[in-house]
Amino acid sequence: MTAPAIRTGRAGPEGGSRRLILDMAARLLRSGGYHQTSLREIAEAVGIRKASLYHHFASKEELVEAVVNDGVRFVDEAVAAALAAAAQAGPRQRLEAAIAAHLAALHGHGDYTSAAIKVFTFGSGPVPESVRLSRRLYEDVWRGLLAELREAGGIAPGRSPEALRLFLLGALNGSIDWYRPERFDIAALSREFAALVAPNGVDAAK
Amino acid sequence: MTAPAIRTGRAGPEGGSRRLILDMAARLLRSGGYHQTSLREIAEAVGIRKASLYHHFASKEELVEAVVNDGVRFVDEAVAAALAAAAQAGPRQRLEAAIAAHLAALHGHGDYTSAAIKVFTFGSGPVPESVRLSRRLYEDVWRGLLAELREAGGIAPGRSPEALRLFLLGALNGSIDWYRPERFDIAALSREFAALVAPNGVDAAK
DNA sequence: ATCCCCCTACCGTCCGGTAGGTAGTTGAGA
DNA sequence: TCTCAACTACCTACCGGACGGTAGGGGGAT
Repeated sequence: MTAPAIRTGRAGPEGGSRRLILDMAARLLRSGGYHQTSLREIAEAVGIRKASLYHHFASKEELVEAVVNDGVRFVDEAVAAALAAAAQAGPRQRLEAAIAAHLAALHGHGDYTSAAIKVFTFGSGPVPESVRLSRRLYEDVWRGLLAELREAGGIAPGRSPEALRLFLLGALNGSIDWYRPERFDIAALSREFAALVAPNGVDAAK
Repeated sequence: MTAPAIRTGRAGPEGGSRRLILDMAARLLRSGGYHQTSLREIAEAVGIRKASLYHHFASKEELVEAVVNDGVRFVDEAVAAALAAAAQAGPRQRLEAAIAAHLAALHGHGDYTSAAIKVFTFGSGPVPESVRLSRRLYEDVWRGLLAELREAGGIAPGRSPEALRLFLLGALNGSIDWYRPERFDIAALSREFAALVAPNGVDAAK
């Protein structure tokens, strides 16, 4: 046996019930945050009883932690993929691609990333170590991107790259509050945001 | 009788107990948000029983609404005062002064403004009408400021003023997450912020 | 005498979490 | 091939505690 997958007893021949729980939890966390979202709500959305959740997760905090880590992972992978696809472009276009990928992860179909932002931005409680780690790794992507842009001369000389990063991520995540798909276009927004960070078009480099 | 002030029975010769409740509520809301902050906590911080809060406010929502409205009012007044003091300056310096006033209101001694941001940013529940109104009025200050800057030629021609405003306010409020008084200087941050929005120094106008 | 401010005591509801049981599925051994 | 223990996934029922909110009383100031 090559252990094809984890077998399940009840939920169909496929064992996707953990993912289903995470999906519903992400949706509810996205719109309600940590304290407004109860395990009963999540269980009801999944179609099981609250106690059954404890078969998959040891506590509410562990469930939420799983959702949040997935959310950070998703946006991280999306941005990494966008940067890989734009490997040949200049740093300014790479910045714009990364911004677009971040916005798409926030406002696309998945609820994970926005749930992650909602739960741990303006954070109330202590942040779990695993979340802190994955967030820091994601921040490093932006640090690297801005350093690259700076070396290429795409940032005005006086600006602090760290302040720039904090501004940019804050503004990007703040879009949760005002972004509506019918009123804004992610590509156009990305162009606006990138133009703010790197005003002069430095993209001659191949 | 010229009605010098509201009289109180118990809380000293001055009737400041409503303000005290609001102060403590603001402090707790700032660090815990709406759902994590309980009326018992607030009452305990004030030094009274939970039921006594209902002598001053009809419900938790009404109490929070009062805190939030004060928070928006404070930052509004602070920014208006800063703009009045910089009435003779150019639009670029006026922008920087407004940014500094906003940051000072967020991170200064009062907890009201950060409580307001915390409660109604990434908002879960419906926003009361009074809060929506005062927030819209405050947003108009920035709309006017950016329009003024645009007319003076301080904004790059392609940029959308509305996107600029959303970016700026989002980045400003996001500073709640990372600002530490010992690590950042509000004046320096304001210069960074203003330089992003209006990169070229347009301030020749008197 | 009245009013203001705060009190004690209590309400129903919901919370996260636990105890213990019951089907369906699996794989090994006779 | 049949049996059976082990395991998985889920269930009902319950726990103590915290929540927002209410009822009604007391005591000091005017």
